[in-house]
Amino acid sequence: MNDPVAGEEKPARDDLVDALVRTAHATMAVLTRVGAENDLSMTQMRALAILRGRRLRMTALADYLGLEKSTMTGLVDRAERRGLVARAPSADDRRAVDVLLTPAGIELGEHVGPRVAAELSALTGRLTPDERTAVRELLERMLDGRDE
Amino acid sequence: MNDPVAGEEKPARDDLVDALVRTAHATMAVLTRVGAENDLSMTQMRALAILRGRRLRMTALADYLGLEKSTMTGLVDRAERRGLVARAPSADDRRAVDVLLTPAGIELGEHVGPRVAAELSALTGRLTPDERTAVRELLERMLDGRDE
DNA sequence: GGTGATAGTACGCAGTACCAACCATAGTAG
DNA sequence: CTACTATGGTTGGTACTGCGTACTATCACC
Repeated sequence: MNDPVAGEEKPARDDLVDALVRTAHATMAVLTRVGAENDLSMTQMRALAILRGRRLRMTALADYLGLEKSTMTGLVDRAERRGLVARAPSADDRRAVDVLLTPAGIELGEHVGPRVAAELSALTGRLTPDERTAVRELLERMLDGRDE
Repeated sequence: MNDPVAGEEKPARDDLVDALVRTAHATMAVLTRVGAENDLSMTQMRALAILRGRRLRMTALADYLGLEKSTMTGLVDRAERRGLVARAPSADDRRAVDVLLTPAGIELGEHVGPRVAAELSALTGRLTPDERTAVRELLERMLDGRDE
């Protein structure tokens, strides 16, 4: 990665949409960078976060990630090869496979989380506590309004 | 992409960081989806946006995108093959290659932009005009605080 | 006019993600 | 209890992304 935070086009277009897209890019750049420092792709990081404290079937994990189940096979394969997750047969369905974090996976997840938070503070640190609360609430309102 | 808006982990962690990451994912999901509808990856979409109205060298474009120049070759190759951009020799440096949008590229860019805005309105639509202004300003303050 | 820097490209590698096809098991109908 | 259909995962093939390491052509300078 060259300069992960580069690439701001359309300097001063009107809308909220623009701010949203630029924020998303900046945030993703941070995630990508922190991930790369730990040899994790963003998808892998998400999977680690999602698997925190639970055990999910391949399909369920695919749904959370918004990916095809066929994509999961490779993703879990690689993570398993690295010792971050493990596959286990599901109790109630012999076709199904559960995925769960190994101790190494848990540890890495617990290392990466705070790193992301710390790096993102570089962005959020410019705001006052009140403003931080305000953005958070507004963003959450936006997110909650989604799925109809 | 299956369900581009899925994947919300850590339901109610404390921080702004969380809201930021979730917003980024949701936004990126929209971008990815709209891009896919037009056979554009997110990187290609960004490139189209960056090239709007200007003509950039490979290296300059790489810097904007935060990518290695070796990555650009393939990216521009594919876009060129699709007739979206063209390469042209640079006026003042015979080593350099300028990249610019073709009419088709311009047209596609002008089609995709509004589509993105429309789709993202599904997110922002939940806010009142005042709130929209507030988030925009706060996000912009965060973004401006970056590069030291 | 030689030397080191810079602009792009070529090539090989690994990862991501898709689709279509495929087994195995489940669930349901008859 | 068999037959049919649906579901869970994997396999194999394709395309794209992005990196690092060469390599060529040009530039800039002294």
